[in-house]
Amino acid sequence: MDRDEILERALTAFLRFGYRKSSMDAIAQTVGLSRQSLYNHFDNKRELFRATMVHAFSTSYERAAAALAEDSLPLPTRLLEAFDTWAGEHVEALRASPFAAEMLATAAEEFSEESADAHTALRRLIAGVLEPTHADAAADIATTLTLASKGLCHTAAGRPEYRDGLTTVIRVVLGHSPAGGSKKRRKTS
Amino acid sequence: MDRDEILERALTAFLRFGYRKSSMDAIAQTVGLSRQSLYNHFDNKRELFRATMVHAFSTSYERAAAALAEDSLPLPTRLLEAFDTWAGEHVEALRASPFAAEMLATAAEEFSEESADAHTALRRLIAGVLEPTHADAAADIATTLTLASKGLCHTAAGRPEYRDGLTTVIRVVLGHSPAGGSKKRRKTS
DNA sequence: ACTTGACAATTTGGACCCATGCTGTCCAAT
DNA sequence: ATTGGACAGCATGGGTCCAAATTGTCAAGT
Repeated sequence: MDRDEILERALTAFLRFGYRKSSMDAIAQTVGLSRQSLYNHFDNKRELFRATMVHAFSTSYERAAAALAEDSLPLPTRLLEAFDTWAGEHVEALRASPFAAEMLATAAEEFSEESADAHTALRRLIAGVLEPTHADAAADIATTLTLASKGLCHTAAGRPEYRDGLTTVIRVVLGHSPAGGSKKRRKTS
Repeated sequence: MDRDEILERALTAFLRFGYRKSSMDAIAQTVGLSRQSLYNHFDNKRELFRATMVHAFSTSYERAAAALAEDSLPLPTRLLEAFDTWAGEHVEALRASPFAAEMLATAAEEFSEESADAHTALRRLIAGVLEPTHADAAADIATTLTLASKGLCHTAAGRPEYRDGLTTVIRVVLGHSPAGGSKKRRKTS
């Protein structure tokens, strides 16, 4: 079985029951392999988890990059989709299973370095896209966007709310973009 | 003894040992009253905690409002100081005591309504200040600022980093403000 | 490559008891 | 208004014990 495929299915297993409460037996069953085959591919549970997280970060990054590369779409839309594939699904996962929070927390404190690297990679990616149109403010705008996204992860009740909030943020930071979704609803609270 | 004074001292007690591990006895000792006097003022521990949090939110709000009202200072500076008094001290408290995190978490899940109210109050306050200079984008800018601030609370390692990040965000969302701290260092990562 | 079955060592979960500490309330006293 | 003492009821944490689960490894079989 393909390594990437294993890691993708392992992710769903970890998302269901978190890190601690996912036994290698249950993971193997979810993946569709025997427990020993898992040990054949990965030295131990911790290593499997790390590889799973790194792979998840990597694919999220690639999908975000793909969303940003859709030249036919306007920049705000591309940014929204990029962040949605990056973190929007996490927001949804947290609602789906209480153990997902444990998984993310474990990943954050166990592999904080890899996690931080992934975030800075995304920030640079965003900055690179912004470079042509927003000159030297690109890095600052990218920083603001990622910070607001993180804030939304702790605020939004669900994915629609995440996307809605992010739409507002993007509209603000891009500085009065003319051709945007001006019809979008906004908070009047 | 004055009610406000009790609540202020109770806050320091809660900040030291969190909610659960702060006994009414210890709180009374910190406040400078007997345990029974505390029960005279507040029905139970939960009520005392709620009042303490509400009071803390209230004073933070007032200080933020005061910072925003300093007409002599430029807008970016006023915003920075407002957010610093609002959340910057929380960031510092989290470094000072591990129990402070427990306190904030308890407050957030126990009195989520009051907490949300306080946040929307701050957002409206910010929006009101932005109204004259930034027309109808004021509400959106305020939303973006509060979201980025929350993101920084989960990202920044300390108060200086919080202020630094917020400076960047403010510069971005205010849309190329001419008279700002252009000499401030920025992330080149 | 993958599987099955088995293995020792370690971790974990639950059950239970017991001492301690805490809450919330009373009252007499100041 | 505030205090100290005293109280029942309840939650909490430590402690031990034991059964079950889990990890990581091995050998033999497809």
